[in-house]
Amino acid sequence: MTIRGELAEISHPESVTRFIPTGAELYSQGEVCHRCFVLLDGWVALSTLLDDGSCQILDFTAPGALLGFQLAPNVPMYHSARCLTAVRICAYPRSVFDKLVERNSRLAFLLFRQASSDEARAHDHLVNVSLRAARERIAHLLLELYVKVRHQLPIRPHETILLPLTQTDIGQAVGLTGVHVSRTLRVLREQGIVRLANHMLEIVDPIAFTRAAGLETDAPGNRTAGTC
Amino acid sequence: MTIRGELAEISHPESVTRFIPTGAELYSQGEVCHRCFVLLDGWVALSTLLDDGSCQILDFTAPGALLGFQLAPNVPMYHSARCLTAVRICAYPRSVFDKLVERNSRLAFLLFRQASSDEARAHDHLVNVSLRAARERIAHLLLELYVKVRHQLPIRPHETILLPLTQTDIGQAVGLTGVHVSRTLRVLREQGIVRLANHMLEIVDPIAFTRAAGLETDAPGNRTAGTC
DNA sequence: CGTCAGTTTGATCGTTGTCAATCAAAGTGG
DNA sequence: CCACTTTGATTGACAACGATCAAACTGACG
Repeated sequence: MTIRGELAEISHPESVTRFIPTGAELYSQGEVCHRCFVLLDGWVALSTLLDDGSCQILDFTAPGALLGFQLAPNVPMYHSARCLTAVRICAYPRSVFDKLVERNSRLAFLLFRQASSDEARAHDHLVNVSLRAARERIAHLLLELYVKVRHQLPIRPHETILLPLTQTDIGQAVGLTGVHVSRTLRVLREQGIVRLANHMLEIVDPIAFTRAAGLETDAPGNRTAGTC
Repeated sequence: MTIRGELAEISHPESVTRFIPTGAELYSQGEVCHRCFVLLDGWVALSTLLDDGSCQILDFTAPGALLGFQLAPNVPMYHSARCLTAVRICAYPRSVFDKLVERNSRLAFLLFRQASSDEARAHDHLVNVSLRAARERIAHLLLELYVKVRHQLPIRPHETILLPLTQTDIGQAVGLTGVHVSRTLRVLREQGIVRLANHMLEIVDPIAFTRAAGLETDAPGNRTAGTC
């Protein structure tokens, strides 16, 4: 069961399905968010802005995710949610949602499930940004997004997905400048590994690609657990 | 109410309180974890090891945290939990814990609460590693740890806490080499900001310190929410 | 007293950021 | 339909931050 499904069953009269245009923000960092949103369709980026103007994209969300729900109500959001494409969402007033969670223990568990997988993904991003070089970082992000769309690793050559990200977006997600993302993508393109243009991502060589992303694909389950 | 409290009320016969020595691992990356642990006392580091041997510390846990619980049972852990000090824990067999969660909806909500704050902290670490320079990164981590111990920002000069981390640990947490951590700590020491030695952290100048950590302390609530 | 883990310091190298100019594509308004 | 602006991508030259390698040093502990 999904969060969306659980909420749909209740089909609360105060819930509203809406369309949001590209570039708009569902909520902004620093403001209290009085609604939460279930993303039905489109791409949303969650990002944090620092005082010096630099920006970190924390995550890209796929349809089905719950957005704008922070544990403590009436506390300013620590990040913004910006629509990368036109987006369809279902909005619930925070007060209504709180009551639903209180009454419905299955919903509490689903929230835990999402928070838990969000946490694991955040850890993955941390490892990516902290430990890998530019080429691997970018490949890793692209692979993550590919899997998010297709629900499986790329297998055949030249498989393609729609990916509405600018190179600056990619840079803000993996901690590089747009300039360096451009350089690195050129290398990956010239090596016949991936090609990113006009919002299309083409995995030219899946094996080289997953290798570049830092996934050892030789034999599954061969992780050594050595001391750290 | 805390997770520990909720579990204590149940006081299940199969739960066991134990002591674990410094350096031991509660569980290791790559292995399936059949117990979960409530940390009662001591410091534990969660870390991920990459195939090339590099290591990222994901988080440092404070007493009260639940460790070793992954959503899907019988799936290998993606990180290890290593004791930085001698540690006191209470262990619950995973099967028992699962049943408790099923029956107790308050517990599910507490799990959500922990996962949610873990996620926020992971995002904070991501921003730290991705956007800040060495000096700020280290200061930010030390401030986070200070607050974790003292439950408040440092105010008076020369306040001191116990901090059982090696400089290599710090490096693995913020994505720097131990060598560079040493250099950077020297600068912070020479500037009269912080002093770290023999597992003691002394905040010499709290104002300069919080500034170095990237917290703008001038006036609270002045965050501009500008587009990103 | 010797060993070992952890820290410190120096020299050098490489990856990535910064600054700047150019270019292409897509809007936008006359 | 055509200037004009805007946004994003590309490339080059150069600087800087942090990694790497190596050596010496410290303190704890057997």
